[in-house]
Amino acid sequence: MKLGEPGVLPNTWRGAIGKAHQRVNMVNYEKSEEILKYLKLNEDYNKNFELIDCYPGCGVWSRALHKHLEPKVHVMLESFDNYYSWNKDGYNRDLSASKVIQVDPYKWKVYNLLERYGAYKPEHVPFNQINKSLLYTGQFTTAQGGQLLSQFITCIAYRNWIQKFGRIRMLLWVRDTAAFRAVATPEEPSRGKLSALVSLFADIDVVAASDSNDFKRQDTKTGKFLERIPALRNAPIKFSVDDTFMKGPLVLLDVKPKEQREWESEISAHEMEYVLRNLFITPKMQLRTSINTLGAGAREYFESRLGHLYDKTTHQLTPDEFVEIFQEFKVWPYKPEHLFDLGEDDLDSRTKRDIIQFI
Amino acid sequence: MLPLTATARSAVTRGRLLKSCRLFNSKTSALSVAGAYQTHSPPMHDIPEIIGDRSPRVDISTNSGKLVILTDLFDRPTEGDEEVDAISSRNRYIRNRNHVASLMDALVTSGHLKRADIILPQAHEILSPEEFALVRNDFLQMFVKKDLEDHKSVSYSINWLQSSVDRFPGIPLDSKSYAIIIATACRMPDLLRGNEHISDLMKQYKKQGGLAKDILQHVELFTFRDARRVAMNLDIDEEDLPADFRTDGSRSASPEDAESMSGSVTEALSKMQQCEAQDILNRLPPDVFKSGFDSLTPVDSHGIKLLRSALKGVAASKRPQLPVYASNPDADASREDEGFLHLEEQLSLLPDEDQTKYRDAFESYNMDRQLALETLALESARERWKYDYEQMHARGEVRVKNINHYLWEWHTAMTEQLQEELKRIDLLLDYGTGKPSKSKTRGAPKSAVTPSDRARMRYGAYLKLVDPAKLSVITILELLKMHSSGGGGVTEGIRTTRAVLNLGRAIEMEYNSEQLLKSDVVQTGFRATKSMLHSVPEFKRSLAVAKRITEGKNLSSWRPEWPDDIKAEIGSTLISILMHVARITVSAVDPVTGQQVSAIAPAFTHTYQYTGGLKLGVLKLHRDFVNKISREPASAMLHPQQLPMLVKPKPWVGWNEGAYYYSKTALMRTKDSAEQTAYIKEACRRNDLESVYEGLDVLGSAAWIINTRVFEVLAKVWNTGEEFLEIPTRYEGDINFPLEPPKDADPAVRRDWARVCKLMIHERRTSHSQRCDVNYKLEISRAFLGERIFFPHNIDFRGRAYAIPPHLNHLGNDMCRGLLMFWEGKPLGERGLRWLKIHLANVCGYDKADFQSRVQYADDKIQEIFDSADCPLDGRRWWMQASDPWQCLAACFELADALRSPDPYAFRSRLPVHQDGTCNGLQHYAALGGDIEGARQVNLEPGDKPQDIYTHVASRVHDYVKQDAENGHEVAKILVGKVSRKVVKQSVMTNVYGVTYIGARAQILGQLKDTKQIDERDLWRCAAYLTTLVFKVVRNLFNGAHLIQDWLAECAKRISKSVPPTVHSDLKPNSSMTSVIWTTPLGLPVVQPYREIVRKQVGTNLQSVFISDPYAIHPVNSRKQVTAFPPNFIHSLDATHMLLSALACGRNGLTFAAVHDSYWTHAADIDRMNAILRDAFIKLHEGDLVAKLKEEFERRYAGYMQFIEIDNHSREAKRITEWRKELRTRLGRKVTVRDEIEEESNRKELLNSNDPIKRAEGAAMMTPLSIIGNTDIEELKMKRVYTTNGTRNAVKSTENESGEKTSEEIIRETLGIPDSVPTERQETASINDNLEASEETMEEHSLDDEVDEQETVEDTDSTAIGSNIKVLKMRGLGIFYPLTFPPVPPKGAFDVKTLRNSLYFFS
DNA sequence: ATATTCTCTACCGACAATATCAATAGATATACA
DNA sequence: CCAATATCTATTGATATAAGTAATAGAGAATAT
Repeated sequence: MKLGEPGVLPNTWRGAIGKAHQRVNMVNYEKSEEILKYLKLNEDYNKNFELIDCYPGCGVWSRALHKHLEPKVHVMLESFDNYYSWNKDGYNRDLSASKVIQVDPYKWKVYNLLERYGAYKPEHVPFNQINKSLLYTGQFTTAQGGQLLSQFITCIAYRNWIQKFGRIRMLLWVRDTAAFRAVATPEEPSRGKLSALVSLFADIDVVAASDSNDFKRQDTKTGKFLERIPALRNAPIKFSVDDTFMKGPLVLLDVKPKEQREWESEISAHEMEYVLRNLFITPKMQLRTSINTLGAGAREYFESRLGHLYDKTTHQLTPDEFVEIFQEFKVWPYKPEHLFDLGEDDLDSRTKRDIIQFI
Repeated sequence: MLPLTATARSAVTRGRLLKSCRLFNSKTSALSVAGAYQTHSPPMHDIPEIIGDRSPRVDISTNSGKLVILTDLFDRPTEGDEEVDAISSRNRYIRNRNHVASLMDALVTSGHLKRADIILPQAHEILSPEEFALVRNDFLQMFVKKDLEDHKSVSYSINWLQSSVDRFPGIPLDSKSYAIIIATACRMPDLLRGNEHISDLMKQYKKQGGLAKDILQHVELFTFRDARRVAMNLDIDEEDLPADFRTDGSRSASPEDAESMSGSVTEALSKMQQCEAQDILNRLPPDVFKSGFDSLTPVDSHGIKLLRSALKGVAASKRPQLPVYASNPDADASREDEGFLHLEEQLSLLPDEDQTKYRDAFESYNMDRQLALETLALESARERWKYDYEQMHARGEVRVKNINHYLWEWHTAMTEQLQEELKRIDLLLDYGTGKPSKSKTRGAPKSAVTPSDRARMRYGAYLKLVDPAKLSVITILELLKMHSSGGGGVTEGIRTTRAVLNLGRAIEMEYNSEQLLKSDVVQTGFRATKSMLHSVPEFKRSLAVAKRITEGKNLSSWRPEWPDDIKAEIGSTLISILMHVARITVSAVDPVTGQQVSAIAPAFTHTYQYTGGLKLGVLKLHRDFVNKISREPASAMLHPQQLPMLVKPKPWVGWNEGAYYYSKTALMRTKDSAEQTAYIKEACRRNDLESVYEGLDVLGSAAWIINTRVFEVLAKVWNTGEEFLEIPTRYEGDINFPLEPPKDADPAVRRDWARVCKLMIHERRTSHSQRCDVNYKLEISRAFLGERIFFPHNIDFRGRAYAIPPHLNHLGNDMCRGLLMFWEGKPLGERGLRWLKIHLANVCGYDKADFQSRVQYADDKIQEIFDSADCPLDGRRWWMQASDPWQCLAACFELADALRSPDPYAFRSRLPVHQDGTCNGLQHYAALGGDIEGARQVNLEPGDKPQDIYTHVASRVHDYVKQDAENGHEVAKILVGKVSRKVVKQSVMTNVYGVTYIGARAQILGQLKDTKQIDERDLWRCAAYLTTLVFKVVRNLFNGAHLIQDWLAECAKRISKSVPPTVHSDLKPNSSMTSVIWTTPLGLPVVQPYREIVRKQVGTNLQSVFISDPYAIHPVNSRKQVTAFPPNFIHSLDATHMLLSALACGRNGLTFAAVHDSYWTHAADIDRMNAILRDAFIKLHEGDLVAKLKEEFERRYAGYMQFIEIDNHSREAKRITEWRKELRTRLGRKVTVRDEIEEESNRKELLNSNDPIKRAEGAAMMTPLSIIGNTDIEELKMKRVYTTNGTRNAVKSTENESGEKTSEEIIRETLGIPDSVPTERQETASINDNLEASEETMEEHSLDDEVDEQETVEDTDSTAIGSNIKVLKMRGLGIFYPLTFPPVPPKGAFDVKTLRNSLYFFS
């Protein structure tokens, strides 16, 4: 059974989908199996684990995953009506130990509730090993996918959200536009704050990606990163647009959180975010210059401590070097009184009052 | 040459002010957008005389044939672009005429002639021949001066001149070019060579066809003696000499005199001016104090002292101020502060002669001080810093530096650094180019010129125009000012863009002021000459010079505005230098050792913020310094530009002539819109704005004084540092943030924590800003205590008047208003006392009752009033509960004084008493529409007591609510009894401004929330429901107003989507260039500036900034044009009303001040003012303004084409479609808008031709218009089709979770968990718990209500007006059709004259 | 040419995103110690 | 002196950036089909 062909999913969906129409879905079952085989997931995850499966959408990936690994709990979170019933009462109705819940996995609160009500009950596993009792996957293929990816990575840094249970591996379907930011290494053109954070806290692999040739001829910009970014271009597994519903560029990322290192306990992720955010504003400037955005007098103060890095640009800094900077920043007596980014504060008086009351 | 403007001014005595101003005549420069305007002359509307027999006629007829219509605005940019392209130079940073002209000016003025010479060819290409001739002469003048200095000869100049003819073909040397060199040749030490040069040049000039006498016409260049010499040398007849150089027998100038005049006229005259100043100094005090005004002495006559003490500069006799305000100034100071006022009061006891003498002396004295204030304030600030610095060092207190100490350090360091910078710039400008350097590599040499050096070559010349020390002071003051006045939308710090541009602008202003001052020297010199050299011919000559220079100034020294990118570069350079040198000592706790450590840190930091994912550059001031600022008084941080004035502002005479004497101020605050500027200049040129000028002059001539007692109370309160009324607490130390949640806390928790923290920062920052603001206000008040001050005014683009000095003026908040009262006192009289009481009631918020009750109110509260007046802070503090507490306090003082004086009626009251329009916007609408019901609601119709529209709307809304509630409407039930005036007020008010349903609902929601009477979960529905009701009620009540509003909007829509008859560039189909323009009854052209903003990045020292090119004209933002037009039109009317009233008040001798729709005068004059303002309103509205507006539109947009859609099934539409196809094949390409319009204009041309063949040809021609022919266009137009129920939302919004169920519901359901709430809920104990809990309960509730809502909403159609009737829009065939306007809505029966008897119209 | 989606939501006083890179056009020196 | 070219620079236009979407509803403009 192959979805995406006319008739399998009613065409009327297109008009009725609303925002969900942006969601690109993997709908080739065989391809999904191929990917799963390549990942050799069954070595780590066999039956005795729980699967959180966001935006199953057409449900093909979910089905393949389920069949391949047979999780003891398979929670599908699907907010969109049609997709929801498609999975619940249709295509995936027969999956054992599965629940399709019509909630939006975009919302943090959902996870709290799911945990509270025991939809999944993962073990807490120490941070020296991957937590194999829980696997997280989802098709975050709307424009917000990038945001979610970014936040998921941040969650690894904080070890909060589902990452509080241990190092939870995540298989994330995202668009090329989201993927390419996450996979860059130092000195690569797309190196930025996100990829720096990724390289500090996770091992990330591009498992599969759309074939860039499918997007070449279009004059639109869609999918051009598939071509431009080597990591995507050289993905181990390629698939065609015809393998997707809503025909868009798609990338599967395999995110494995790194083990917890000693320095993590000293440094607040809040500080790391601050440092990264500010340094990456001028990625091509030498640290000598860019470090000044960290606060008044930063250059002079850090000269003696980080001077050996001053000739490097932010763009060139390696994870270890970032850690070095974090550590020095941590003990800087003159750091700014707060590290918040005050942008986007159109707080009107009402909200203000509410929050003030709350304090 | 135009006749002098402003000569026909009214009887307002301006004495010498006026005289001097006439010299500043406004001339539209030849370079402004050429005014190819059309003048039609429809019948004049005969407007009867306005107000009072003393009033000369004021023409308020809009359409009396004097519309300013500029049609060629759009041509220029196109041409300009082509020119720029033609230059094809790598140095293309010279982009436009403004740029090249200002750059030339800068280079020439700063003496970098070599560089200027390099730029000159580009100027030649970009500028018009006239412009270039001016620029070249400026260059020449400096060149020849240098030539003479360096070589004692002018031969280089002559060579240059010769070559110039070849270099710049098409631009012949004019008489001035020759005059410049000849005049200089006269000063060559080698007289013989000089004479040779002179005759050579003369010959050459004659060969060119010039007349010798033309050369001598440039009297400003020649001294008397030189002119004679030239004349003699060349055998010029006496008769051919300009009158100024003729010897007509009275010549008695000694050679010494003449000698003293040689050299630059300016220098000589400036010498004289000094003489005069000295003379004044010597002469003045005895004159002034003759009649025993000894108490004047402490404020000496040398303006600077006042300035210093005023700005807290050095007063040698005074000890440095403690860092707090002396809340009770010592007796001496107090006497000094009040000095002028007491004197003024006692003046009446003196003989007339002495009074006049005193007054003259006082004016003259203040004039001097005004000069000092405007020109020396920067030095004064610097002196103050220095003084503090030295004092601290003398006392050895250098451990804790105060602000001024730092500022002095920064200043000295910065000045030094700047000098380095300027040296480098000198080198670059003089040798940076044309010096080939060698290199081994192929290609261009790796020159030593770095990118930053290249930047220096761009902005360097500008930087050199102002003294480094001044640059530094301005930089510091400007940054501090911006820091305290909120950084432009950023919570912390200042937007870099704003900072660099403002600073650049400040430097430019300073330069312009200096230049102005230089030319003014000539004028003052003229005055001196007058008194000193009566019989000398030199005097006559100098008169001519002064006249020539001042008149010519506008022409010859076209001092073009510096381009924004230059401003940005200058600003950023200065800021980077300051950032580099400005350091402070900071201390902190080392997080490792726990020790207190301290270090030197930069005071300013450059960082970035992300807003919505976009970067935003921000400059931050170190928090330790910020704390200092909020602790110490603003003392020497006062920005000296645009302070209140000590003398009556210079009367307005031109678009940038008026207000301050020594700096240019724009009449209109334009929004970087070339169009606006062009129109205002043109209107000024045509003397259309006399009435506007005069109105503003009246506002500016209101003399004010600081209310000392209010000031004292305020100062006392301020010093406590505690919260008081709107003054927030003084915070110090770090913000006490809530504890950061544990690392593994939920992201939502973390987000909420961050929000709370950010909010606290925001709060802190806001209160700091507010305190700074109060600080500035206090400081200005303090500086001007006891002084007679004036607020010069200018207008916004709609004509509304604003006081120019920021911070403290009567348009400010309650506190500002409380601090100010009129300088002049007027005996109250019986009516005055009554009005005073009413005023008191008004400021207490008791303003909705009839007058008698308000008087009664004041009488009833008399004990409280006395108590407040006697012990404002230690008593019962009754005044603090007033709605305008500070003004209430002032009123208490005044009333108490009056009542306690022996004869209250004779009490000279200074308190301004207000008369406010009751919902002024609606008043105008009602008058426009002749809307009887509306007129009654806003007190246009006489009544026993004031109508309060807000209360009325509230009660009508409430009626509906009750009715609906009875019918079982659930939401209505909730709201019964809760619809207060306050809830609806804002929305009713903003309705005039075209608030949308969404906006109004948000307002009502906020108000409802404030009442706290309504459950959170119901708020939204209630607000939505109420909003529809309010809209309904308001629309019913002011139906006439809304018809007009709609009509205005429709006109704006058509205009903003229309295209002019001649389209010069291919437009994108949907972009039009036409903005809505109209003329107010006073002749002010109003141009709506809303256009698409196009900004570019410009690199600067700090960062790249994003700025727009103000000279580019972009497509209009038609949406904004439409939505803003109705309110803007109404505001242009209320502005007119105000200015008319001001005019009349001025002419009737009343002191008049206004805050848009609140008119102020002395209590005693309120009755007269009331009559005047009513008359003015009647006169304004007597004609049918809407009809006139339509007429104007029809004339202004005659020939414009509008884009309309016609029914595409019509016969005409089909034919047009075919015609277009045809045209397409004919042209062989796509048909553009331009093609079609060209076709049409071709047809018109043919039709209008005299040649019958052509006419026939035209008649035979087919265009869409000919196809439509006489068919009624209204018939063809697409009709709006109304259908019930839009299908639009039916499909939408399925992405949401099904129904309104909460996530929790769904999860429980899906997981099959029973509804019983599990007990393990407390597991996440953190700050989040509360939040989450409340969120959940909210959702549960909304779930409960859901069923009800669906039912009720469905079947209550009584309120849902039109909500399920949707306009179904169908696309028609778009064609261009001559722009027409809909018929004006019929006018109602209300006669505006009846308001003459309406007591509460303004009250 | 028609349908869908995107945007914006009250006026004025009081305008503002930035870093980096690729492509391109224009200028200028080149062959010596 | 010229021509050709290599190299350098300024200018312009494109693109990415951060990271909760708390809600509401209707018109008009922009963009996609």
